Amino acid sequence: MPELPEVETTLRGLAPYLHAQAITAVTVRRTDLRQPIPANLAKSITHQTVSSLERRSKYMLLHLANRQTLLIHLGMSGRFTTYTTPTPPAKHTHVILTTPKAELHFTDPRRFGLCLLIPTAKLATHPLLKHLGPEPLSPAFSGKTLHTAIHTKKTAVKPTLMDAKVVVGVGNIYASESLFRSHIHPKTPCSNLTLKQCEVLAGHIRQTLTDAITAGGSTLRDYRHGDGQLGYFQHQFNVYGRKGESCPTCGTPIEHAVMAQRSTYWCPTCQPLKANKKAPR
DNA sequence: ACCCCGACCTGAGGGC
DNA sequence: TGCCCTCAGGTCGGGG
Repeated sequence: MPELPEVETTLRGLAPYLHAQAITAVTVRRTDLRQPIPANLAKSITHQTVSSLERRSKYMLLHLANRQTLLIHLGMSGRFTTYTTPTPPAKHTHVILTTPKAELHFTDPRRFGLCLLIPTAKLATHPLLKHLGPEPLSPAFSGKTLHTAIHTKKTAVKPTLMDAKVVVGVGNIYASESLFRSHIHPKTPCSNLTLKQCEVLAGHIRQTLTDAITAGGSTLRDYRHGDGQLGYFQHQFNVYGRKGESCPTCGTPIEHAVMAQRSTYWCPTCQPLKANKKAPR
């Protein structure tokens, strides 16, 4: 469900209920997520104060006053729902954090998500985080860094954009959308992309993610914000999920293929696949 | 060292 | 109504 904009939107929605708040109670209803929820979680974080909240890649990091960090990943189907009055858990609600302001229910039907506790000082070297590439919205990511990271690769650009070592936070939807805006065919070999194209692409990745955050993320299936509000960016999809529909730019039917086992969409007119590598210069 | 693929899960939706 | 199949926004570890 969530790519970077949805995680960012979720975290911003949680902040008013968590920042500088004490966790007064913790309920763990089921521990077998992608990795087990630690058995001592409730004991370790109850009565702790959330000193700050941070997003790294698609991980939400709740830094606690006791120098531990609660790391949460929403996987494919995870979400947080905020209630200001006590509310019975839903079927797949695995963790409930209670603060003086609200109950925060972490729900994840497919259980691809994570809820771990890590010493804050060890975050940078944690196996889940240490190999992550640059944040797409930070100055560490640019056309130049993108070109450097991928120009020797012969693989197709689309699945490469979803490689967290290249850039984090770009999932299946926004990979297709960014390539459409950049007029780059998803099957273009990375080694065929010029520095100029990488600059255009990096700019559109940044802009697409920023636009999605502004729109409150995308609402697919049952994703919604903690307060129940819907995101609206899905109405701005140009190609994702629109196989056979008209390209909003030129009217050509949108094409679809599975690449690296993920659905991929593009406009064959706006995103022509160039057979030959451009002459280096 | 790289890349691809299956696996991890449940639920929704379409076809029959 | 209901069964069965396919598909879904992420990530990791193993095998080629």
